[in-house]
Amino acid sequence: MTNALNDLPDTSIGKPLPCAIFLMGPTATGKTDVAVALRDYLPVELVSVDSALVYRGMNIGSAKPEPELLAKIPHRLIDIRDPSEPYSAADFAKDARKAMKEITEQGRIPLLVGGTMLYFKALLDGLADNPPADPVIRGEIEAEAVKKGWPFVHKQLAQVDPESAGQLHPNHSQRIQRALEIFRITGKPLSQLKREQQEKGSVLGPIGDDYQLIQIALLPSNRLSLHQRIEQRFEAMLARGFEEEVRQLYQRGDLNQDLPSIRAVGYRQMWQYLSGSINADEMQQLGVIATRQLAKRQLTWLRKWPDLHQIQVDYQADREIVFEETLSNCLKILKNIPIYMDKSR
RNA sequence: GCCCAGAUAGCUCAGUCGGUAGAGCAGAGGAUUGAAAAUCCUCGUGUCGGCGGUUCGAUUCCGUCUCUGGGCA
Repeated sequence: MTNALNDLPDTSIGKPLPCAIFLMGPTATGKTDVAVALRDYLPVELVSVDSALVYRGMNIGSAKPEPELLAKIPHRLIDIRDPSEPYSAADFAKDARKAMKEITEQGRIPLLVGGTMLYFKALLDGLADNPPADPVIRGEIEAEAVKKGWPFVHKQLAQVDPESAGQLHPNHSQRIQRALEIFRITGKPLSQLKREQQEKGSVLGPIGDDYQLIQIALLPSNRLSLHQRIEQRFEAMLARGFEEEVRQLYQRGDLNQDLPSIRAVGYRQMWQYLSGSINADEMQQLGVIATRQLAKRQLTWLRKWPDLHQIQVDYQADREIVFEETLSNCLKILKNIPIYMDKSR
C-alpha cells in the first residue's frame, strides 16, 4: 500500500507527491456520509474542515457526526476546543498540515471534508507569517470604533497602510480591525506582509507544494431544494434537543454571544432566544435564514474555485439513490489513484 | 347591524399638503490572509384592494363595494 503511493504520476520535478483529497460543499449536502463511505474503497483518513465542529459540546446544532460514528471512525480536528477558546484559520492550517503528514506517513490518504472555505483556502494558498490575534489591541481598536465609527478607523488605517485601506470598505469592521492590528503589532502594513509572502514564501506555504490534490465539491443542483433541506434539518435539530444543548452552554455562565463559537449559525439565534430577546418562532425562522445565507456564501467561494471536480446533488430525488449516485461519481474521479480498492474484487 | 382603524415590493411598514413611490427584512450576486457558521459591499416597477366621481392629472381628495383587525350592540 505504501509503495502504491509512490507510483503516483510524477507531475513535475523531484519525487512524486503523496495524494490528498478535498471534499467540499455547502452545509447540508451530505459530505460526511460520502466521506465515510469512501473508506470502503480507499485507505483514507478523515480530517474535518469545519470551524464549528472543533468545539466540544456543540453537536446537534453543528450537525456533528454521531458519537458512535466518531468512536468507530476517527475524524481529525473535531472536539479540539472548548467553546470559550477561539480557533482560527491559521490554527487550522497548522493542525491540518500536521494531521495530513501523520496520515501520509502511515501510508494512508488524507481526506479533508468540510464547508469552511477560508480554512481550505488557507491550506491551499498558505498564509503570510502574520502575528496572531491580540485581544488587547482588538479591544482598543473596537473602543475607538464605538466612539468614532468604523469609517474613522478606516481613515487611520489609510495613513499607515493605504493599499489595504483602499481595498476595504469604510464599514468593513472586522478586516479594518485586523489590518490595523497587524500594523500596530509589527509596524508593517498588511499589504507589505502579503507581498513578502509571495516573494519569500512563509511557514504555511501552499499545500500543493507537498501534496497532489484532488478537489471535489458537492453542489446542489437546485437552490430551492437546498433551502427545503436546510429547513427540514433545522426542525430535526430542534426535535433532537438542540435547545437543551445550547441551554447547557448558556448556563455555564462563562460564555457570551461575542465568542466565535456562540456566533455560529443556529447557536447565535438559540442564545438570543434563551436570553429572551427573541421568541421561539423567531429563533427558528432566523436560524433557518442564517443557514441559507451561509450556504449561499459557501457557494460563492466554490463558483470561482480552481481545479475543482463538481458533482451535482439533486435533493428532490430519493435520498438513497442520490447518495449512491454521488458516491459513484466521487469514485469515478478518484479512480486514477493507484491504490483504489474495488470492493467487488 | 353600527362605529373606528387599516388595505402600498415575497413579509413588516413609511410616504406622496394631487404630478404614478421608498426603508428594513427576505431573496440574488460579489468580496474574503489568525473571528470565516465571521464580517462587509451591490441589486428595489410594485394594476399603491376593486369600481366610480372631482381634476389637465388620483396611489393621494370624495363616494361606494370587498376584505382584515378592534370596539359597540
